[in-house]
Amino acid sequence: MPRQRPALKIVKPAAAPLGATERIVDSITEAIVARRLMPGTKLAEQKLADVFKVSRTLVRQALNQLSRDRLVTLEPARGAFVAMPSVEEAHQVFELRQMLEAALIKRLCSRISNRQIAELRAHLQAERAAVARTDVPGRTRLLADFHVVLAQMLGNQVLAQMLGDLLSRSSLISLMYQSSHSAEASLAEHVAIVDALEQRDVRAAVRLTTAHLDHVERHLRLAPQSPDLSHVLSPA
Amino acid sequence: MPRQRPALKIVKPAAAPLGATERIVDSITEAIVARRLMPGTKLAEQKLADVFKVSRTLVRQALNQLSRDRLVTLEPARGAFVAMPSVEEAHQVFELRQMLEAALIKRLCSRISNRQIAELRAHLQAERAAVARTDVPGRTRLLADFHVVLAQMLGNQVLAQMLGDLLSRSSLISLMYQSSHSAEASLAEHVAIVDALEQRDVRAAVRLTTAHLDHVERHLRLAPQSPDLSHVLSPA
DNA sequence: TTCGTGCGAAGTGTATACACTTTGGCATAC
DNA sequence: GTATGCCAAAGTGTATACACTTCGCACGAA
Repeated sequence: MPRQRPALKIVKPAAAPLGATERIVDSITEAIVARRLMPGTKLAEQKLADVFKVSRTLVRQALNQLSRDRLVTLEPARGAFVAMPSVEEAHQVFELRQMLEAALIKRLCSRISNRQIAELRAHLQAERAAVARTDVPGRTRLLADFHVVLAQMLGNQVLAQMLGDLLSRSSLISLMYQSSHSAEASLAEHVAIVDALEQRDVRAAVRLTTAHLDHVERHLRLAPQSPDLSHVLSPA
Repeated sequence: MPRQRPALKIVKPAAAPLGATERIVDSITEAIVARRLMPGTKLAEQKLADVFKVSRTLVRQALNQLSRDRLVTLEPARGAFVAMPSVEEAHQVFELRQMLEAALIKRLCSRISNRQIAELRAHLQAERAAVARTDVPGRTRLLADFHVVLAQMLGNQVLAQMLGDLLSRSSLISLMYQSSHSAEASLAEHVAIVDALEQRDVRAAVRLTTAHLDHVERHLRLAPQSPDLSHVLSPA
């Protein structure tokens, strides 16, 4: 007869079946993008381990991944810190976004469906709502997501992930070099881009996208901020 | 008087001052790009640890980084394998390269110096030599490097690294879907692109670049290969 | 007072230990 | 003869141990 499975083995080391270390990466990424973690903040391994109730091993894995995303920098034997992108790096990130997003819009414009236009309108509505209620973390997130949504509409996952990474870095950059570009202005520009997409006006859509990124970059300042605490981390 | 430093502490755990885990990542990446590791090959942690004379800890860190580069796939509780990019992923990588490289050439063409043209000529000469002596790993490497060199000439490190990642993935893709695009043809197309750059003919340069990538992608087949051994790893 | 010197605590880097999962083979039942 | 289930070996996932480095602070000399 079929034996019962060898009971008394339900301990806990395998109690992290769905994304153990990924959860940490996501939490920290989210905290950075939502501006609860300031550039330069030290991320001590043991403290994070305590917060997430895991060992340093998993925290280290997470920090390694984050450093590959350039969201944190690892200084040998000194520890991990929330990255402080240089002015040069900021320019390079925006230049790359210009290249990618212009090409993206160009391709998307000729194949976008009315269904997708509607999705974009819905997204803009969410942006508008967040701006209206001055929900700073929310609107920051939504304004960035707009660009990722565009990428996903092209159906290219590789592009979408890459652009997602660039947008996380952009968030950090905007935070460091305190952007004076208002959320309202960004929203208005997003609306204009969707309008152009709806009319399938490739030239206008590309021009507006380029101008939008240009505006965002031009409104950066050269005033870094001071570090902050670390108890701002609330998982998921 | 100044005390002597506390002798008898020179053991070895700190004997990896310059890129401990990075060395492993580079070795494996190089082995994949040079086609000594076939898609689907299992990368057992303990075996790699033995090869590189380190503990599994560092090997795991390396494998994590490689999985983020999409060069290896991590299957939970089963292990790490050299990635086997799907047909869909292959298309997406090439589409992204089209976007990036077209934009890259467009920008580079208007600002490239004669000095840089000379560098490109030198690179083409190296490619020619590798093709002539049928040095397969060498020519594969050089043909891919051509694109990275172009990116670096734009002075954008962020772009250069991203394109570098995409080219590693392209290597894997070419290997899986055995490309029938001859090295000679790629070389000839590279020459044509440099010619256009030299004449500062933006339109031609972009057209040639697009055509080049299109040719490479079109010559892919749908014939994956079988896995292989793992003793092919010779560090650095 | 001020600067250099030397501990000591805190934290990082690597290795190892141990629990769990997977897997292939062998024995057993049909 | 085929199929099913169990067991052991191999391998992965996480935690812990331990050596080393860094940084701060106290102490002492100029």
